[in-house]
Amino acid sequence: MNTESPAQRNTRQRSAVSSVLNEVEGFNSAQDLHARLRERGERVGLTTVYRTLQGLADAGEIDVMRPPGGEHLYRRCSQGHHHHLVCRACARAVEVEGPAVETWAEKVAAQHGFAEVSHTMEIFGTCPECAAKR
Amino acid sequence: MNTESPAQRNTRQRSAVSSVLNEVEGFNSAQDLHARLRERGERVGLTTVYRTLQGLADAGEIDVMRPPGGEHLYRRCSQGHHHHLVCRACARAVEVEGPAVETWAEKVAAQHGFAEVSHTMEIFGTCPECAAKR
DNA sequence: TCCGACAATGATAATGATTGTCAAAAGCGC
DNA sequence: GCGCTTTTGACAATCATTATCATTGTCGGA
Repeated sequence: MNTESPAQRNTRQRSAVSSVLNEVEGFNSAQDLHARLRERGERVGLTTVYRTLQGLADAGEIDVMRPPGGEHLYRRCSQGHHHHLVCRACARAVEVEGPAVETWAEKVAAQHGFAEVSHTMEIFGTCPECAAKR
Repeated sequence: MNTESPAQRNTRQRSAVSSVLNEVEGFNSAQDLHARLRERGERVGLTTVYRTLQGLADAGEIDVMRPPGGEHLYRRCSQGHHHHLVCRACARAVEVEGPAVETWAEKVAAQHGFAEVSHTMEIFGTCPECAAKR
């Protein structure tokens, strides 16, 4: 058993999914991405889209957000760890960084003896545009 | 139109749900709580449990967590806003406070002009006990 | 105390995203 | 090119949550 990942094959579908993720902006649901692929003429099964996204998420290549709405949203993000400021109304998302938060999370976890720490954080609000509309 | 909540009625079911929440520890799913109510002999419909929990959550009286597992978990928490440090393996949860995080979240949101800000944060890790078992 | 309006309940069906299944179809090392 | 293995994908299954809607229980006023 080795720590490499030799059993990873390059397939048309996998790069297709990866490719759409590069083109779209913001967060998209799995079903959304699947629809986009079909429009492009790429034949990819919905099941595969789910699997691929899950894989990418595990590998840390994409970000997953679980909004109160229900569906999981995926997005190709800048490499570094960061968080999101999401508009409740229009779903526009802004990437924000918070070194302080990272440090804090790790410190707190350490205090309690927790290891392999990760964390998720989403900030919800109403963006200026949507606030103005009301 | 007033800011009071006059159209809120006290029902047996509502206090039953509230009561179980006081007795249990840690997070429980809606279905879990429903099962507990039945054991106690309280006849409360599953639908009502969901509705009541939602109401309490909206009112800020209970906390909702959405772990990657799928179900929503509810818990009566200390009043103040706080976050959770959850063990990946045994689901043990520790309440933690982070004034710095609150401030940071609001600051960031304000910088982008966002209003009515709220946020969610969960820290996941492996607690000392579970880490030792492996 | 009684009454009537209306919120609340709850059994059941519906929803809908995600996961499981498994035979068929590609990749990759040789 | 060959064969072993992973991957794919159509479809069924799962399962928490929500919608429906007729019935029931509350509560404020008469």
